[in-house]
Amino acid sequence: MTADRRPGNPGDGPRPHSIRPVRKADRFGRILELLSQGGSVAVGDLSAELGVSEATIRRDLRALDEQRLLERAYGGAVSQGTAYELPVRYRAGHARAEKKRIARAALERVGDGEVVALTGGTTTTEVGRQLVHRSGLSVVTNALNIAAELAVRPNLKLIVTGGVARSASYELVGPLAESTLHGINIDVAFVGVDGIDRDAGLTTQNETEAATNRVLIERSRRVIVVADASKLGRVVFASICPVSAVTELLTEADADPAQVEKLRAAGLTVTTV
Amino acid sequence: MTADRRPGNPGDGPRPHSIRPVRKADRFGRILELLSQGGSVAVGDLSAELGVSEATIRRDLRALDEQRLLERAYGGAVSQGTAYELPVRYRAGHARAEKKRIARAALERVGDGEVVALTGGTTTTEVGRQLVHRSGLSVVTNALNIAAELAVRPNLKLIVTGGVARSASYELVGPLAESTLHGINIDVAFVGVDGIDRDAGLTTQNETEAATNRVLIERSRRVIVVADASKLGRVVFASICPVSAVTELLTEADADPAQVEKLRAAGLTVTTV
DNA sequence: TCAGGAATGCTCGATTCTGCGCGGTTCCGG
DNA sequence: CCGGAACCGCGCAGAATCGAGCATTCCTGA
Repeated sequence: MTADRRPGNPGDGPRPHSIRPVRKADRFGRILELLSQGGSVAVGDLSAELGVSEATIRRDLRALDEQRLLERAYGGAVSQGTAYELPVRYRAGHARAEKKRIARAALERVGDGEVVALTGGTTTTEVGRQLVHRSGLSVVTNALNIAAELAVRPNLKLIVTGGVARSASYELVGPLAESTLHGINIDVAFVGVDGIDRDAGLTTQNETEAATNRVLIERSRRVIVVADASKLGRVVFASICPVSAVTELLTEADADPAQVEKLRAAGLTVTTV
Repeated sequence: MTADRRPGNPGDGPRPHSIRPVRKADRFGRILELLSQGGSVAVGDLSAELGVSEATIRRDLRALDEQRLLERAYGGAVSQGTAYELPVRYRAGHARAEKKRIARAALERVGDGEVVALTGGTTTTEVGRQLVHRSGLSVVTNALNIAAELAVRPNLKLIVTGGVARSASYELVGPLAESTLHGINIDVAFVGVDGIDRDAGLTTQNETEAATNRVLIERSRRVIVVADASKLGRVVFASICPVSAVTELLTEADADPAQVEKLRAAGLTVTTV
């Protein structure tokens, strides 16, 4: 099977066939992603999945092991830390057209010179990327990945909350984050959630994250939830706040009409883009 | 030959198709757009896509890398924040080996389970990279770049101070940062400075940064300054604290002996590596 | 019209990545 | 306890990629 070095097998990864990924740099991300999903990976499987020889996979695993990003095991590797829930990881590189549309709509809700807050999440990250096209804004965030992206932009003021970093979501949470937020007044907050439901309100996987997001919402005059269609009607572990605390919901055009109607009936403004 | 001012080659170029080359200003935007779609881009594909040579693409990528808008990788580039250290920075040049030696010496000054603080700076960033080889540590930092690198490490606890981000140095500073630090007790702080002098003490270019670093030092039981040889005897604008507040100075072996002697005479422990 | 600077393409030696084979090590069933 | 099979690390060689220097082309302003 040495001849077939193409990764494109029927039914394998969701490869956008427009641009070929950078071989080595991309493999590292894929390996870590697969690892966070399954908890362990095998050399043979990675070789088949990524279309490179097993020798190369071993070299990759050794490099990642030296960086303490995984732990080498006979025949493959196992995940290093114990904490893994949702591999939010960088797969946001998919920057789907939907999220971008939502982000652009979000931009229209921001007035000149306002103080904007962003929680963690792939959709809010996209909102952050769009914000760089505006000037004179202040951006408050507890998401490290958003902060890192916006730090280089001199045209907006970036305020980062303190706190303990959660490696799964890149969010800064905990009492330190909340006390930072207490000294801040926010005009409009864009909130990413794992679920929004008429009765259960906004929910997310982690209870500490929920508490921090709750404080952020309390400090904001307007609260806009950005969520793709899969989040509507969904309820997960930790409760953030009821929908009555939300000003508006921005979601995709192909969201379930029944769910949209339920939320509207509860008095929430729902906009689909 | 005034009539034939046609400099362009109508079609004799070695180009496969009649693609109009994309000029420089547009290329940057296109590259970043493709990067945001796929998470990574290859030099060869960009060359074909934009109708310019690979050499030009490499020059573009280097420029974008210097602006921190992407990260260069072998064979192409990946979007910022997703690189895993391995592609060694050539930006730091030869100085990196020196910084690495200092960082390794710094590692020996950290006990198991201690709370370590890092201010901003290239040397402290290198210390942060070395810290991942230890487990059970807590790391406090006000440097966004360090936080972003350590956020993916599950083997240590990362605490980020709040504050306003300075785009020049990636540091979080201001009253928010200082109030975050007031709730924290630090075992050992590694401090990067722009100058250290027997009489003027520790100095840095920005006064807000100096104030924040001063608070961080006050909260630390041990204070270790990490600085390359060029910083010794140097005095810049903003004062952080006197040398009496410092536990130890870690610097290069080829530091000016006269400066080292002056600092030692003032009672400071100076170690060269 | 002309000159100079910026941008681009090309060549070349050096570096990095990758696949393959070899010998040693680890795992597993009997 | 033992033998086969799978797995590992290492070194080598070919291929891909890189950075730098130089020639050519394009652009701008005097």
